[in-house]
Amino acid sequence: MSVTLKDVALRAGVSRSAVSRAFTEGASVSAKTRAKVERAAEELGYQPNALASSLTTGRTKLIGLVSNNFHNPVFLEVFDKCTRALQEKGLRPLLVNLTEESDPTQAVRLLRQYSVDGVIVASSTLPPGFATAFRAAQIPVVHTFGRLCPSPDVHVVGIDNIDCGRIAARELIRRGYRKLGFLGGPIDATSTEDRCQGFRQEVSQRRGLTARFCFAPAYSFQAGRDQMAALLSEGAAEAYFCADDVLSIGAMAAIDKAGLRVPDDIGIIGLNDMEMAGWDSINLTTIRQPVEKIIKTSVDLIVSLLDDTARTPTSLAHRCRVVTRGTLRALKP
Amino acid sequence: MSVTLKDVALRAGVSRSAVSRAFTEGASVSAKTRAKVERAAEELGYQPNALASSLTTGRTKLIGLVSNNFHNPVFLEVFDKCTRALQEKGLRPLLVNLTEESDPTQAVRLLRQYSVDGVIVASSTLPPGFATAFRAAQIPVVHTFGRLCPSPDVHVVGIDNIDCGRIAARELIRRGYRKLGFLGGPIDATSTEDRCQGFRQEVSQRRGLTARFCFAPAYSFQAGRDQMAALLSEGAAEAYFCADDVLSIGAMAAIDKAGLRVPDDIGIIGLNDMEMAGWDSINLTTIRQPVEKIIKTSVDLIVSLLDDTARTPTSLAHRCRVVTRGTLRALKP
DNA sequence: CATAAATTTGCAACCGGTTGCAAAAAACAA
DNA sequence: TTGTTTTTTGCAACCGGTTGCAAATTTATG
Repeated sequence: MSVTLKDVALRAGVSRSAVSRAFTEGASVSAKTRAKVERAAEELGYQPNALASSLTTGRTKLIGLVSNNFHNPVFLEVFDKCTRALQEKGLRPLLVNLTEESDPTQAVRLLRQYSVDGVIVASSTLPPGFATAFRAAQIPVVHTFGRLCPSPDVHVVGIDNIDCGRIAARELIRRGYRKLGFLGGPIDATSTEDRCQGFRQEVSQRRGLTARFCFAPAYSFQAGRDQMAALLSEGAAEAYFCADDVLSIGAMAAIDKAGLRVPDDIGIIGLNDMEMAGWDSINLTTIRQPVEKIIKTSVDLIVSLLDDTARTPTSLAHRCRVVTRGTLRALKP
Repeated sequence: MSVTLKDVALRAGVSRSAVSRAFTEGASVSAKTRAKVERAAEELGYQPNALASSLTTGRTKLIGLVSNNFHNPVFLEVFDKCTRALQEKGLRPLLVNLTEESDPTQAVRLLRQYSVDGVIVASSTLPPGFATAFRAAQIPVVHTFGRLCPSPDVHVVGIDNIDCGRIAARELIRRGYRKLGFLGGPIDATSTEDRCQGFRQEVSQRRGLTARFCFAPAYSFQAGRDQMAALLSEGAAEAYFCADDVLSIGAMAAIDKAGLRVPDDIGIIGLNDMEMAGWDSINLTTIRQPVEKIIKTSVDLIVSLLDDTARTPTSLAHRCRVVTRGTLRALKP
């Protein structure tokens, strides 16, 4: 069927080891042998079998890319950045779609069967125990967009969601809003919990403010719209921190439908700054999460973990900042 | 390090073959041995190594998922559907991001090294020769969203883009537009070529119509906006068929910015019907491409190709239909 | 109960590579 | 030239599984 080491060896008139060495960086081969081998390989169209070699080297160069979020457009950016960063390092992403699955057992088993060298768990909604399961199975793992924590069980790269909650609250307050609202995603998502907590903290430190909290079942357009529709019918706040851009867009749709206007009647600030937040028809004021940097850090980290498996887990937080567009009212002069 | 077949065999007091057979569907093992093996495996936490077994079985259950489109939100749906469909069949997607790469050689080499069982090329902009390169390398391949053709070189699953062009033209004409425009993506993308051709054909069959054609450098918001801005400055048509939803949204942004309104001043019909086309703030009339079905067909096809490599390539076209929303003017009563 | 047929089992070779080790070849020194 | 050191090479064992085959066991038959 396919051309193997043996075929090349035969054709080049050398041993199998010689061929193997000719294809191994820094191995001991004379220039002459290498030339012979390369010639024969060329003629036969030989490609070394990465999986066979992984058997002895213990490295597959496969990295599990695990996510449960295939609906939020920001994750397309994540996949794009992530696959490219991995490819640049000579690693191959094995994609695992966790939709409708929150138990790590399956995923761990699967990725162990394929002997992945490491795993990137990209999700802000999975519980911390998820990534931990990989570590328990001796697989290097980075939890990207996970919850920060001073001494985490696994490496975490992401943003300080609590701080984002505070930033959002401050931004709303700064613009003179007094009746505030928080519209989160799934109530048990770590990112929503933290953003909520920070928001609440900041609000409770000031006087004369009210804040109400509610949660949508998903970080999705529909969920945001439905939730906001419900809020409007029971009397809404002056401005909302929606814990995600897509959620914000959904919320704005409901506001529009109710005959109200953003930002004149209700202010909105989102989180993520995905590409379409900047589209003219959306023009969302939001908190920018530096996705590119986060991914780059994650990939660099997983690469370094391949050689140094035992490294003590750390949390790496990236700064977020407000991107001002058109969904909050202007500052009082 | 990790638990192997030998360890289990030792513990269960049977031969390695017995263990292998206990883990192989339909192999010849007695219930008693199987029980012993399963017990031992359980106790040791044994997982068979899929890659090692692939060496002898010749099957890795890896499927290359190749795309060059990590910017169009519709592809998030594609990746979601595709990974899920593959997972359901017990296959694992190995993701290859082709951005900034249009030469198949690299990708073919990579996927050959990893002995993928098959490849799904998901792109409407790659030239047909791309998928062909996999076939030439003896790898079963399906070109999803590729160009249809009566007797193609590789299996193609997608839509009849020429027909979509006609459908779009008919829809515009039906609504009384007479000065028509076509706004395509990259001029050398097969999908754009075909949509353009169909549109042109349909227009040329009628009297009293004019049509102008132009092309954006990418299927992206920016490209659509810039292109439409240019069109507006030189006098635009009454209605446009934008060969993609994101392109449409960009075009609408430009129209809005110019102080014109959709559909009152200019009509727009897109193509894809990605999720956000239905969002209230966008509300795009568009031609729906049945992504879910297309993916399902593609995966089923690649699965069947695994057993029957030599099957003659076919084109499978899925029907598209207009989804009427708010970006074309009402029908004349 | 003996014997034939069917089932289960282990041996050993193999899948496509890598690698430690000792022998062979080449390069260097005297 | 010979002896020594360095480099290159092939052998053979191994990575973690699978599988054809013959032997061993179990089950069925008379």
